[in-house]
This record gives sequence, structure tokens and C-alpha cells, in this order.
Amino acid sequence: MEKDLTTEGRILTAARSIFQQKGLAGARMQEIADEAGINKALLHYYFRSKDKLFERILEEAIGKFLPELFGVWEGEGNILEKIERFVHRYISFVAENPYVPSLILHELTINPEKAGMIRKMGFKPPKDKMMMEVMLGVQAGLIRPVHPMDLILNIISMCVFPVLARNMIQGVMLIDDLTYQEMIETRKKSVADFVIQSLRP
Amino acid sequence: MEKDLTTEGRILTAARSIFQQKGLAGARMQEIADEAGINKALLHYYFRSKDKLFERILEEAIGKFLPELFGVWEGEGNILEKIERFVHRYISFVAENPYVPSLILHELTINPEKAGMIRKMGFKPPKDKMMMEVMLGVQAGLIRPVHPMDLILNIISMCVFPVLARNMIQGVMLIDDLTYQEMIETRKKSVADFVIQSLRP
DNA sequence: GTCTATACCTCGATAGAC
DNA sequence: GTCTATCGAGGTATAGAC
Repeated sequence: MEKDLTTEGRILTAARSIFQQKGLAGARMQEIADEAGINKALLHYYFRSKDKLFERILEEAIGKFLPELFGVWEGEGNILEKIERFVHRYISFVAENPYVPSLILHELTINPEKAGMIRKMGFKPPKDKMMMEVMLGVQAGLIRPVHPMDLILNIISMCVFPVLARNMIQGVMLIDDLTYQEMIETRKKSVADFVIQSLRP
Repeated sequence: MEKDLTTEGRILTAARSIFQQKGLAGARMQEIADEAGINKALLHYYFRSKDKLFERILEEAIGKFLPELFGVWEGEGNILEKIERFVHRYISFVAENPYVPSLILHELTINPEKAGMIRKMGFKPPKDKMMMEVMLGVQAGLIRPVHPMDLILNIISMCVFPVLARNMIQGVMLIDDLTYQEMIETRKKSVADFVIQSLRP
């Protein structure tokens, strides 16, 4: 527990928690103030408005989410090794921060213009690098020919969706919490296997 | 355009549209009334409250979403044929109704208890049937051994996520609308291929 | 069934004392 | 920097005429 942060820090922690749970429209400034153990007026003293505070949280979430998503591609190893590492690391990250992609997803769905924020943050996705890596793997005979973007989308989908849609899936499939958690854990390996099996030449 | 529906029908159409775009908390009764071309008070005459109206829309969405999701498993053919049919039909459905899974996902994430609604609607997922089908395929030597639930989650993830997270992905990957739409179209085939390749014994 | 008018409330935001 | 008190906008919901 971080009791003795600065006031600004406590506000940000509280705002993160509430916005992640309820989204922008569903969150209440009073709730954030309560969670931070301070007064509503102080929120406006530190951050001018609810929108400004939210934008700060969303930026922070994106700033955490994207590097994690693409960092692996910068490392060592061939395409198969990178896929294995990516899947493991990414499922771990999403499982530990389940609300991060959820928040980004919902707010960008409601308000697509906010996607512009990504570019403003100076973030450049290593799309070309990823494409290239896949094509090199094909040429080296490591993997069968696939469309790089399809492959990337498939991998990300299988990593993120089961965590993102956890409540929905559990509700539909009638799976209890513990079982589901174990399944996510198992998937760190099984998803990588699933992809690698598919890529056999 | 359905101009001359009953008033109740016009309200439901409008509510669907607004709730899908903004979620429960973000939607405004005034907005729904405007879109339906009627007065705010009439909303409360037909449906007692905002919550009741929303519940109706959510139930309707789930009632549309789930049968589509599981209907294929009741049909003819072996596991590979069913997978191919499922992927094609499901991506088509989600692409035509992109907001349906989005609405369900967001509201069940915020309010997991609402998942109970699924059972109240008398819906039973054919989980056992799906499991059995996969295991039969393994025994027949059609596919390599896999954990059925993993396989099902993988398939659903690859079908739903790219549509669900469209704005996020386009924003991150800098892909324009037309290209993305074509990609979704292509995926009706490529995702099925990807799965079937992975399942080679 | 459909409208206008309005009651009642909650929320975001600000003023001003300390 | 932090609090209490309060304003004003805008929200859901209802009363009551037609």
C-alpha cells in the first residue's frame, strides 16, 4: 500500500482505479475523491476538469500498453523465438493489468478521434519491422508463407481477448474464477504452441 | 429505413443505436427521444426507467449474439468443416453488427452480475457438445490433440477481437478504413486456414 | 398515447475561508 | 494546499392537460 504518496499521486492512483472500473462517463468525481481520501475540490485544483484528469489516465495507460506490445520485436532471436517470447510476456502483462486494454478499447471505440493521441505521444509502431521479420522467416524456410498482418492480428487477439472478455466468457461458458485463472496461465504456453504449429512449413 | 414502425419499435431502434454507441452511463434519454422522433416522457411511458430500457436492449443483444455463436455446432459435418463454417459465419455476423459484442463486453465487464441474465434467458451453451466434437476429431486422427477449450477460445478470439478493437488497432497500426475493411473480409478465409493448419496431426 | 411543464436530484465546477 | 459551502447545468422521472 502506498499511503504516503503526494496528494497528486494519490489522486492519480484513485482515478486510475475508478476510471478503469467504470469508464469516463460512469466514473464520479466524488468517488475518486473518496478513494483518494481527499476532497472533491482538490481534484479540480490539481487537474482542471474531469476530462483533463481522464486524458491523463488514458495517456498513461496507452504509454504502458504499447511499448509492452511491441518491445519484443526489438530483441534477439528468430521469428519463432520472438513469437514465443511475445505470447508469454504479453499474456502475463494483460493478466496483471486486465483493465488497461479494457479502458483503452472502450474509450477509443466511443471516441475514435482520441486515437490521434497515440501519434501525438510520439509513438511509432514497428509495423515495418514486424512485417520484415515475418517475411524473413518465410524466406529462410522457418515458417510457411502467411500474410504478416494476419499473423500479428491473430497472435494479439488470442493473447488479449480471453482476458478482456473474461466476464463475458465466464458468464457464457459457466466457468468459475479459479478454473479461468488457471486457463489463462496455461495459455502462456498453449497459444505459442498453437501459433507455431500453424506456421510449420 | 423503418419510418412507420410502432412507437415502441422506434424507441427500441433508437435506444439500440445510442446505447451501442455510448454505453449505459454515457447515453442520454433526451438523445434517445430525439433519435426516435418523440418526447422524453414517452420513453418512461413505454419503459419504466432508463435501466429497464437498457436491460431490454442488452437482453436483445445477447439473444442475437449467442445463438449465432453456437448454432454452427448443431449442424452437419466433421470438426474441420464446422470450424470453417463457424469462422466464416461468425466474422460475417460480427462485421455486420460490430457494436453488439462491444456493448455486451463493456457492460458485463463493468457489471459482472449481469452475466446471470444469460442463465435467466434459458440459454445453455453447448459446451459439452463442442468438447466432444473436438475429442472425436482427435480420436479419428483428423486433428492433433488439443485442449478443446483452448481451441474454442482461440477461434472466437481471432474472429471477434479484430472487429471489436477496430478503432484501437487502426489507431495503433495506422491503417485506413478501406484497407481494414478488406482485411476483415480476407480473414473469413485466412483465420479458418490458420486454425486448420495448426490442427494438422 | 402523446405532449408540455416541472419536480427533484446528482454531478462537475467554483468561491472563499483558513 | 486543503477544506466547506454552494451554484448552475443537465439528468431522470412524473404530473396532468389533451
